[in-house]
Amino acid sequence: MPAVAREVDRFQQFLQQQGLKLTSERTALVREIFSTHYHFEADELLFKMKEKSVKISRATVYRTLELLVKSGMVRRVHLGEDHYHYEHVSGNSHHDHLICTTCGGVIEFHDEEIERLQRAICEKKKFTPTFHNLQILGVCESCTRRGETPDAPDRVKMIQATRLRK
Amino acid sequence: MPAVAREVDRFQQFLQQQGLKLTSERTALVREIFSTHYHFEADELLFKMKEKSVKISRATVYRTLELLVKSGMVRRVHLGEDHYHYEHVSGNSHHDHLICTTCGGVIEFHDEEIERLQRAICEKKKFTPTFHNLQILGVCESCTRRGETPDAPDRVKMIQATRLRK
DNA sequence: CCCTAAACTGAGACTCAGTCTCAACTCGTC
DNA sequence: GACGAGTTGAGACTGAGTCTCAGTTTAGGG
Repeated sequence: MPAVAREVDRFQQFLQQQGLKLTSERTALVREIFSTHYHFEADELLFKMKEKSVKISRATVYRTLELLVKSGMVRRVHLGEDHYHYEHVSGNSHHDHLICTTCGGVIEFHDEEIERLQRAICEKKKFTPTFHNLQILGVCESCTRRGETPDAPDRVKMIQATRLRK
Repeated sequence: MPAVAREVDRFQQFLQQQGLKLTSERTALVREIFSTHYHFEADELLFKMKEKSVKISRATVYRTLELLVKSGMVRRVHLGEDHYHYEHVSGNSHHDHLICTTCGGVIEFHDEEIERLQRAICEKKKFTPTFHNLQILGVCESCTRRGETPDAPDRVKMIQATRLRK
């Protein structure tokens, strides 16, 4: 899997620059993150590693995520109304999110015109932007078709059931 | 202060509709919220009530905030990268936020063109939006002038020092 | 190839926002 | 004024995330 190896390399380079070390734990985490797609939570990651019998502590997971965020390889996002989610930033550049409050699904989008207007506003307010975050909450196409009402807790419960602490 | 009284009234009406009761605690909280401006945290509110020697428990503060959110009088927002913040929705309609990562200041803005583009995207993706949330993080004008670098922890520490638990 | 300093790790204690429980206490309606 | 539904406070609890510290690993100079 050359794509994943390239990411490990990228991280390695970042670490070296900072005088930090590439450990087996960090490698394993980067591999896991970049071989799955889209968004994940810290606890999910912890759980997956445990599933694979790779022993990595909660602290290390959080520490590694912090480093990945610093390196720009991973982004921290608020999806919906909860704790943090993370998403990896491989080739795929900036995008924003449509979040379905029924099924929890996430649709990414990018609109250069919106970006441009945001820059214009910052200029007008003499504000120097470093990052932004646009989420639109609502109901996705397939949930609308199934006549779902917003706020179905099913998926949330499912996720919680698979979560394993300690 | 007729404006605040009007808000209490509005809440009263909402409660009645739901078969709920207006208590002295709820009145006190609504008064506090609508007499201060802009954004606040749940703990801040708790602390302010304690300062005024109005005895209201943590649980009641959270419960009342939930009701206010349901009634549409208060909105829950993510400002920066932390826990929840709340803002009241009196006359002032929807807006988004520029958040200064140096001083913690918040500038509100509204741009109808951005709103329109968002609706267009939802339509294209057949997504039914219910709410959205746009934050732009960066450095505000006065912090830029003071040559501040992002991420000054001063204000955060200050807030934490004034916070009082239990 | 080995040594060493600096960096890293895991276990678990800790924090902090937010939720839950339950007995005691209102509110508002009859 | 009495009653039942709704509300409250105290404090236990939860869950995400952070911190600590003793023991372990890495990298790179010799």
